[in-house]
Amino acid sequence: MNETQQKIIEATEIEFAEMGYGGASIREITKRAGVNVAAINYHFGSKETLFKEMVRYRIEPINRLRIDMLEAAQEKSGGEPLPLREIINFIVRPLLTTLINESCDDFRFMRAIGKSMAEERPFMKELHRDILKEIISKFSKAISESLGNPGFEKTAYGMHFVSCSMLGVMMQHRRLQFISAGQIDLNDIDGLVDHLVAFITAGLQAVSTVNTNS
Amino acid sequence: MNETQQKIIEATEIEFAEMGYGGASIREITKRAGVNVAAINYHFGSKETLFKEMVRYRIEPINRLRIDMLEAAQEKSGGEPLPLREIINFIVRPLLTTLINESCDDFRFMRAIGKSMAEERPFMKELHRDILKEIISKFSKAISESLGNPGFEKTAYGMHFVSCSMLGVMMQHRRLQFISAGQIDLNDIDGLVDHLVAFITAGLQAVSTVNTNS
DNA sequence: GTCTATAGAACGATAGAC
DNA sequence: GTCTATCGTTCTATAGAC
Repeated sequence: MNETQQKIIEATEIEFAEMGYGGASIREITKRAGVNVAAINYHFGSKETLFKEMVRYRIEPINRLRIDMLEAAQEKSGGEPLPLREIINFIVRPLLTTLINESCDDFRFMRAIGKSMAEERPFMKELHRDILKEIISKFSKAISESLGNPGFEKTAYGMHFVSCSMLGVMMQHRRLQFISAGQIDLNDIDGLVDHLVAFITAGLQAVSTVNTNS
Repeated sequence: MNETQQKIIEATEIEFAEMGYGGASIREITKRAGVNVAAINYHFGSKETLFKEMVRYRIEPINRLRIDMLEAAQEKSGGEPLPLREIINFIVRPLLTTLINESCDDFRFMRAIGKSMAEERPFMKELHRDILKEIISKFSKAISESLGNPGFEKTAYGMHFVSCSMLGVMMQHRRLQFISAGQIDLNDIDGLVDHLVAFITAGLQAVSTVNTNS
C-alpha cells in the first residue's frame, strides 16, 4: 500500500467514524486526504470496496493476534480447558491495544471499526460474517469448555453479550471521559482492559449458571 | 400525533435502522410511508427534527418507567441501598419490553434507537445527553450506593460497561439468531432480560472489586 | 498516476396550485 | 393539508488530457 492509499484509508476512517457509510462522501474523503477525487476510484475501484479494504486492513491483524495467543496457550495447556479470564484477555487485549493508539488521539480506528460492525448494509454484514467466522468458532469452543459446557443456550447468550460489550466499548469509548468527569485517561489501555476483562469474565460466568424459571 | 405522522415515524425507524442518518433519505421515507415528499417538511420541519422527534417518542416512555420503578423501590426500602440485581433490572427490563414488540417483527424500535445512540452528529449527541442526564445521575447514585461506594473510577467504568452492553444488545439483537443457530427466539423477552441482567450484575460487581496493579 | 471536467442521478427543501 | 414542480446542491463514477 503506497502513501496515497494510506492517506485515503486514514481519511476514510475519520469520515466513516463521524458520518457513517451513508453520510461519508468520497469527495470529503479525498479533500481530507489531500488527493484528487478520482484517486479513490483509481486505487480502490468504488466507495464500497474502499470501505471493505479499510475494515480488513484494521481487523485482520487483530484476529491473527487473538488466534495465535489462544492456540499458543492451548498448546501449552496440553488440551486442558483454559481459565476463562485468560481466554477473555486474548479477545479483549489485542483489540484495544491495537485500536487505541496514542499517536491517533481521535480514536478513529476504534470508532470506524465499531461503526462498520453496526452497519446493516448487506455488503458489510457479509464482510464481517466472513472475517469473524474463524474467531467465533474457535473462541466459543474454548469458552464453552472453560465453563464446563453449560449448554447451547447459555453459551449463545454468553458469546452474544461478549461481542455486544466490546462493540459498545468501541463505539462509545470517548464517553468514558464524560462519564468519569475527565478523571479517566482515554489512553490508559491497561486500565480499560483490566476492568473490561473483569466485567466480561464475571458476566459470562453468571450467564452460564443463571437459573431461568422457564 | 395523527395517522400521517405515525406512518412517517414508523418509516423513519425502518429507514434509519437500515441506512443510518446519512444514508436515510426523506424521499425513501415518504415512499415507504405512502405519503407525499412534502409531508415531512410540513409535519416535522426538517429531516433533522424528524429524527429527533422519533428518538424522543420512543425513549421518553422508557426512561419514565425506569425512574418510576427505581423511585418506588427506593421509597419502599426507606433509604437502604437496593440490591444491585434489582437496580439493573429496572434499567434493562423497561428497555427491552418496550423495544421488543411482537407486532413488529423487524425489531426496528431497538435498532433505530441503537443507531441513534451510535450517531456522532452533534445534534444527536446533544439530544442524547439531554435525554440521559436525569437517568444517569439517579441510577449511578443508586448503583454506587448498592456497591458500597467503590470509588469514582470503578463506578465510572462500571456505568460505562452497563451502557455499552445495552447499546450492543440493541444494535445486534438479530445476531442472537445467527449465533444460536436459530435456537433462541428473538421475541423471548424474559429469556433475554434474565440473562442480560445476570451478565451485567455480575460484571458490575467484579468491576467494583477489581484489583488494578497501578 | 494524477489531474480536470462532466455526466447522470439523487439529495433536502420549498413555492405555489388546489 | 396535500399535491406537483422545481431550485440549487451534492453525490458516485468515469472519460480523456497530460
